[in-house]
Amino acid sequence: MAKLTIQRQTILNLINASNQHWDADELARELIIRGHKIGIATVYRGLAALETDGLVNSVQLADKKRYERAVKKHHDHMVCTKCGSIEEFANDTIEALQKVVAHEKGFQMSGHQLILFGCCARCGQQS
Amino acid sequence: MAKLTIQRQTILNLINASNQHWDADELARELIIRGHKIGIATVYRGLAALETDGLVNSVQLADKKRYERAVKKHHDHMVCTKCGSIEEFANDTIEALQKVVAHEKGFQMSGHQLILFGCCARCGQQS
DNA sequence: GTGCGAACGATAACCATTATCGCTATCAAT
DNA sequence: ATTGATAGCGATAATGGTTATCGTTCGCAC
Ligand SMILES: [Mn+2]
Ligand SMILES: [Mn+2]
Ligand SMILES: [Zn+2]
Ligand SMILES: [Zn+2]
Repeated sequence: MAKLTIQRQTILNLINASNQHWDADELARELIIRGHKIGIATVYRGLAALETDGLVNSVQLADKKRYERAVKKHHDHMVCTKCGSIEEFANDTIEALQKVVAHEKGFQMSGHQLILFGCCARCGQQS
Repeated sequence: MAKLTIQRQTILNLINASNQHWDADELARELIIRGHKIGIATVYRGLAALETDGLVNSVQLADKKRYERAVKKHHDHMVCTKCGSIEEFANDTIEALQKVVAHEKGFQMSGHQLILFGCCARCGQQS
């Protein structure tokens, strides 16, 4: 359990008070705006520490990693390739089948990442 | 349909003759070894062009993109977090459920990416 | 042969992330 | 309270995969 410093608490509070999927830079900028002096390296280190301790979760997108509250139950993501918005979904059958597939191959699964790409409802209408 | 230059044919041949998941650098190095003079930028451009034309497929991993033959039927990947090896699997039910989920959310799915992380059979035994 | 457009190769730029390093905050032991 | 060890901070340099730039070259129509 790494130390929960002021800086890390501030990061955690911001994430927990929102429903977004933040990247490190967005978090740093928002914290600066709110008057919290914090270095970008500290944000990266803090996020890594918070994730290790299970206090935040992350989604690894193609270009960057995004962080979100850990208090939500497990879900995967749909990313709109037009507007970049992220929606969440959960499907127990998919989750179960992943474990089955892994087991069949003698693979000890420790995690997974499922991302659907496409056009969200908002963007799809106007195309 | 972009032009299939000598360089791109060489890249394509190498990928098609193998069963690996190559990154750009590995391809460039292997081509150089085999006596084909080719610039790294050309490899990147060539891979992008080949993928656009459906002649190769790619897997976006956390750090880098890897390319493989397009002649195989669709599958997803299991990545060993110890040795980095990549195994393939396919599950029609998972594929179908993804479409169902997307449709439920009014999401027009154009693609997806499913990666299982964990310990492969080889690495799992010795741990 | 000349001209044009696409692609090439070398290399600089980009950008998210990580490493470095001097400094500071924390805290236990004296 | 002072010391010393340790962890974290902040500024900034470095890293590494990828993309942009630019002058040159290739393929091909005229
Ligand atoms: Mn989420
Ligand atoms: Mn594959
Ligand atoms: Zn959208
Ligand atoms: Zn392995």
